[in-house]
Amino acid sequence: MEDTATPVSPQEQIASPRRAPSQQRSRERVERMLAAASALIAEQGSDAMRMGELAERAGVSIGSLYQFFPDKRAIIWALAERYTAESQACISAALAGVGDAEGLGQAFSELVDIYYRLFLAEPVMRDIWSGTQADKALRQLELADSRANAEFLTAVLRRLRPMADPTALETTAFLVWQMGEAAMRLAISVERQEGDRLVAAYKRMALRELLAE
Amino acid sequence: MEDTATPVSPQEQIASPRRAPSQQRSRERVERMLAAASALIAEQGSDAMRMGELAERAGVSIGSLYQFFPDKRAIIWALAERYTAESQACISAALAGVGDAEGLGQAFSELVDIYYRLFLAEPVMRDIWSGTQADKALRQLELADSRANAEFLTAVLRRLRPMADPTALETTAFLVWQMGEAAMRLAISVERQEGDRLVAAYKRMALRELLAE
DNA sequence: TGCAAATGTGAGGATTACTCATGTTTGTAA
DNA sequence: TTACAAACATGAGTAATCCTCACATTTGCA
Repeated sequence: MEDTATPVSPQEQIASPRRAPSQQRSRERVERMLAAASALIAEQGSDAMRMGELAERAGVSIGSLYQFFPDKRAIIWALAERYTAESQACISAALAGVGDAEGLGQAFSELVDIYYRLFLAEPVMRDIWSGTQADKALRQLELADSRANAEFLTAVLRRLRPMADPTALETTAFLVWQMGEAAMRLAISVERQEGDRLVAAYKRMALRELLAE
Repeated sequence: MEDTATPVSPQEQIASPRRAPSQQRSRERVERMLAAASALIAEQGSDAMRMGELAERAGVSIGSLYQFFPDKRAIIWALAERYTAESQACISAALAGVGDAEGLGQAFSELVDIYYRLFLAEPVMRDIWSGTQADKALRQLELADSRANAEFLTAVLRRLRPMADPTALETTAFLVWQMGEAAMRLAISVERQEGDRLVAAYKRMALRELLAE
């Protein structure tokens, strides 16, 4: 059950929907399409990826691509959705057991490191989340994902500071999380050494905020 | 004297350079092009802006557009450059006189408010800085601008904490500034009320960091 | 076995950024 | 004033690309 119940519905005007593959054959072909897209994005970036090239690489015709994806962005979106699903599970696990301030510090610090390494190592992820600002649908997906992740953080904060205003905690968690994603994007677009410093600084800043009061 | 004649330095691989307008007539026409671009971006966003439409709106031919701008992105870049020049002056002025922690708190808080209002009110600025991630040249411009702005902050911090490690102060200032831009982008893409809360939370978080130690 | 639904195909339609051959205007030097 | 080179203006045409659609093939099932 990949498709989790997420109603990640067609957010904005994400072109007309397409048939979902119902036969074994077509399901495999869709997988090949996504794999090829992933490879091409890693090699050249999603902007430079051509639909013709993608079709060839996947061993299907142009028409087949559009049988299952309404447009080019939808393919990227599908890849993005997989990443978010994966990382949400990871984040949920990391934060679930946190019971005190020290535990939060430990877990959060590790989470940041994991994310940073992931960003450095995964060209596809980097490419996708870079284009995030320009594409309405992707931006919505990222916001939804970020809210979900922030929710795990909020839960921890509520446990640590039960008397605090819930809305304030939520705002803090969401902001800290978004700042983290921004810090990652920044860190990977400068020299490695400076990037490391920036990530470390973000970590301090975020923890100061999370553990404050 | 707008510095229109700028050789719009080719940042990355920003297509072949074009002639700079040297006659009065062409300088006026370039102004009309930029004004039309600004209007169209405000109305529909830079992605939806068509070169043909832009030419018509500016009262020039397609060819004339390309006489002075190597490509579509360069037009947006030119607009962006003006915004950065303007805002840098404003920021420099706001931070120049800061002498103590309280002054910094005051000045920084006002700066954030000004930026937030600007983002809310200026669709062109919003559009341009949204596409910032996707466009190499724009991203570089934004990073350079952000560094320059952060430098003003760094100067203040050095005055307040002369014993601190200069590199650390620089990193802090740059990070805080970039987080601010990210917070703005986030704030304007959610409900107004939540946006306000997020900006307020960012302000607290940034000040806590800037005034720490 | 027959047939409807699902799937596969790729030449061509539609859009759009950008070029270039050609014509016009401007500043200036004789 | 005139001549002329350089700057400027033009817009039909080119190239690149996403996506459609009419038609062919395959699959699951009664």
